[in-house]
Amino acid sequence: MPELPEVESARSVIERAALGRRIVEVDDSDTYVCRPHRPGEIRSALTGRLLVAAHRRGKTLWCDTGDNDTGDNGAGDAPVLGLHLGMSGKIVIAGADGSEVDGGDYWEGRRVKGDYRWSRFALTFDDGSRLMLVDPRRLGRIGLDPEIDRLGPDAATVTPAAFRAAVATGTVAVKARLLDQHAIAGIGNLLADEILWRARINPARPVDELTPSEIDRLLRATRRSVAAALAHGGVHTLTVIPFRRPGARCPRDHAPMSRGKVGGRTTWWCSAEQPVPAK
DNA sequence: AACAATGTTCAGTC
DNA sequence: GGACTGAACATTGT
Repeated sequence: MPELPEVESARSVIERAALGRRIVEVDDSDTYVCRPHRPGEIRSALTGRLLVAAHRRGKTLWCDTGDNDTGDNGAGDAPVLGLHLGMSGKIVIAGADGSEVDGGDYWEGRRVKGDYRWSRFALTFDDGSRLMLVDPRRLGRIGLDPEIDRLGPDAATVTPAAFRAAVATGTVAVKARLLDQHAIAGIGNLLADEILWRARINPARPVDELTPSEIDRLLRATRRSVAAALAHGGVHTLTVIPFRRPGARCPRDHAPMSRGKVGGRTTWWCSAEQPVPAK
């Protein structure tokens, strides 16, 4: 589910429904999701504190914590809670009575409201409300003090210079580079297909063979795709995503959609508009 | 029933 | 070091 737009939705859920209350209980018992922390480590660090801010870079979320009594507002050595939604994670806030207060507007998908069977991590606040990571596949990750510096610039705000620098090194396939979170942060498998389709560039093209004008198209397509997904409710609302299926035809020119594997992920592209260049 | 799935990391190879 | 592959994680939907 989550790529940059969905993670931004999760960030906003935390911001509007979980800041400013005291943490009275922490369930960090899932040793896989909370790795490499030992059970109780995250609980010890967070119990008694407040979430004071929710941030995002790429697909990584983190919350600053503070303490009303000491006036510590998340500066200095205050513990920072890192959250990653993995492939199937979702941030959900439940009220004191267990009813779902906020699960975000994006990717409601198949999940039924109030279904917390797959809660893998939870904070309980002093008013009885809870913040949960609901994650059936358990590929999400929770930890203290995440290393956000290792991520590339956020795809929603990357500058043209930084984008060109990130794309134009090495020889990897352009889609693999778009998916590289250390190069540019936030683009996932679906967003990458949409961006390359909009830019009319074959996903397998080596980055060192892209012309300056192609890199410009790629940048414009990235900005527009990310902005559209943020504005319209997630990556599923993008144009070419519904046509990533057998037998589909390109919504622009009706040529057959092709399928392959690039960067280790299933990749769809327009057979006519995104040709593999003849060598 | 087999297969793929919006992600990341690690081990192994060339 | 860079690029590539496969495995691992656990469950669901087609």
